[in-house]
Amino acid sequence: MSTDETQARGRSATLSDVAKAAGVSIATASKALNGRDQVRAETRDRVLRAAERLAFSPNALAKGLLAGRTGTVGLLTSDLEGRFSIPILMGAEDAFGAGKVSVFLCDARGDAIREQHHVQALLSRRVDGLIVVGSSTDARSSLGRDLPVPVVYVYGPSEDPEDLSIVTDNVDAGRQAVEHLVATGRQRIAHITGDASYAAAKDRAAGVTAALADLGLPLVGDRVMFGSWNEAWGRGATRLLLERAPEVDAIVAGSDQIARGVLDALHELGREIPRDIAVIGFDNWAILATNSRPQLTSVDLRLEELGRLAAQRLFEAMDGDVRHGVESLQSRVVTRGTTTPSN
Amino acid sequence: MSTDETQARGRSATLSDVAKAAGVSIATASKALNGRDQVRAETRDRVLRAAERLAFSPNALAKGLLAGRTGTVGLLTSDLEGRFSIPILMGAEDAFGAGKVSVFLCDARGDAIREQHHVQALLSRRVDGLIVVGSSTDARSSLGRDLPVPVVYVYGPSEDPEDLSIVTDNVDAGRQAVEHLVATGRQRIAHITGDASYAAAKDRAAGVTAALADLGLPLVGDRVMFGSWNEAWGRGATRLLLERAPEVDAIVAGSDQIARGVLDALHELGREIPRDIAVIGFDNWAILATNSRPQLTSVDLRLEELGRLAAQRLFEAMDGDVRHGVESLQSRVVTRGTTTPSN
DNA sequence: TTGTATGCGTTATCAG
DNA sequence: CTGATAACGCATACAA
Repeated sequence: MSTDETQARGRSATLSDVAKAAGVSIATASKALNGRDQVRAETRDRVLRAAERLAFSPNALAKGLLAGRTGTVGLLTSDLEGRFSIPILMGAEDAFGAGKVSVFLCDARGDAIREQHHVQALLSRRVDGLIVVGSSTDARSSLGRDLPVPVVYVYGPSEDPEDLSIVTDNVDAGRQAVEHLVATGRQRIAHITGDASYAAAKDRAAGVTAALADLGLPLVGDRVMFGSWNEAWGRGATRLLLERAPEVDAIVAGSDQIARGVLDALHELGREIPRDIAVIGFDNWAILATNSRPQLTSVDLRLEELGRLAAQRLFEAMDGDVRHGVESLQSRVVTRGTTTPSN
Repeated sequence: MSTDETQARGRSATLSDVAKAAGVSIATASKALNGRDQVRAETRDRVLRAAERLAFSPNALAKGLLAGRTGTVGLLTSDLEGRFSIPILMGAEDAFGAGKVSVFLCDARGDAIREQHHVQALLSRRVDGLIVVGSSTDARSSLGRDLPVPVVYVYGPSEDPEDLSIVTDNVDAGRQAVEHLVATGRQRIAHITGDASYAAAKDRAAGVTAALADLGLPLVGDRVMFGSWNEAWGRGATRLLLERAPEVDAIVAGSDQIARGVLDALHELGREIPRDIAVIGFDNWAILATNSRPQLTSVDLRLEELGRLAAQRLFEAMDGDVRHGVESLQSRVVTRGTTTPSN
């Protein structure tokens, strides 16, 4: 498609190339291309055609230099697996609207030095704002108050209450899990979850126990079973649980991974799901939840919505409307076969 | 940390601010900060201190505008789950070396229009090169030959042989799976894999059958069992297989997901792994492979290495050393409990 | 309606 | 050794 008339290999056409080709001045070309109304229709046409012909693409660097804004936002993550970051990224992109803003994703891999480095790289490229995705729901250290652009923390909040953080309400998520189980007819509920040192484990457990207390129901097994965030713990804990409290008719698993282990052990022990016992997880991680047998009911943390809201708040902050503190989003139960008979 | 002397909220310090603060000219400040040796040590110190004090961060836009290079590379993906892209991104970042180049990740979500849009956004931001990650190992349409920057295709090759593509050799991967099983004492091997319309399925199957033929071994079950890329198919196919060919002592599963289904069915059928039957998957996806029981042996496609090589080739192309065609990387078996007794 | 000139922040070239 | 000054590509106030 590129004719001999276009740029030499590697250099793209500039506004002045277009102006020359159209036989007008740079200023006129600029006006024509930007839809300014101080230009004759015929002239505009000529410029547009020339731009088309030369495959002209305005240099965003020059534009940004002039405007002070680059239409670029940095998304800083420490989430190696991309488990959280990708949905959040997608939500943010949606909110910014195609074409207006591009998102620059950097993975710090849990390394503070690498993170600092990426912040520098992003700032030097003059991003208009920063979204920081925590690697867990635990509070993380702030990037600081003296950054030249607004920052929004997502998933895991900043330790500094002066910063703005957008998180999922994990206590409520725990409540919702219980309420769903009760609504589908369960009364003898146990809770197997991950490492107690994680806020996600503690918060969801708090929600579970609070909801049970409100409903006047016991926590089967007497206490929350904290352990590790993997299938092996789900399996082991389930065996333990069924020995100690065979009457259990529902298990709240602290994550979909743990839930997979729970399901595995239940199959092995000959329990039929959901007839004998129901299971619900957290995260609604498709690859795990939709491949289990039966498919796994799970509390969706609405990561995309988190990203969308973060982008919106960032936009507002860039316009001077700065907020502080922690903003919580409610999660949502996605019902599948492990809690309701119809798969 | 920011004193009153620094910029008004939002505006970051410029080189001229630093120069003024240090009592020198802009030119001298620039030289001092860039380690040019035409500046007195004492002067350099003064400039450096001023820059430090003002939290000066050079404007990469201005730099890029002048230099024609931005130290930025676009990574275009269609991999919603981040399954392939994140490791490839990490490999590329490693190869580029911290600080020199930043990577801009965009997710086209399998939408051609969105992809075109992202390409435009990246080009207008004057990235120095583009890495395109395919959504499968099937060949994908080329971005075209008339782009102003070099492009490297990764994971899935470009349809245009004039482009440079870096891929994993899936035929060889299939061979390696068989060779590993045979090396660990198996002789009666079957192959359960995904959708036959995928190159990944076809290529790995070709490698499996070729390796078996070379070794004079039969393909148990008589033919490759093509199906879907999920656990349910792994379970169903395994039941079918054990009915038709109970003598099977090893299964090559076309992906880790399928392998999980295979393991599940084998447990249910009372087969002990790996004593009675061995299983090997592809992808070495940690979340699946390390959480199965026993842990899953899998063929690692070396995605990070793919990213690293892509970055290197892109660098070379940016320096004018342009290559064409498809470059293949060998995969590597990661041995775990499903093929060897010691878990 | 069109063109000229200025400046965004930086580096490089050339005078002093 | 240091300091003016000219680019880089674009948008805009202002002059014609």
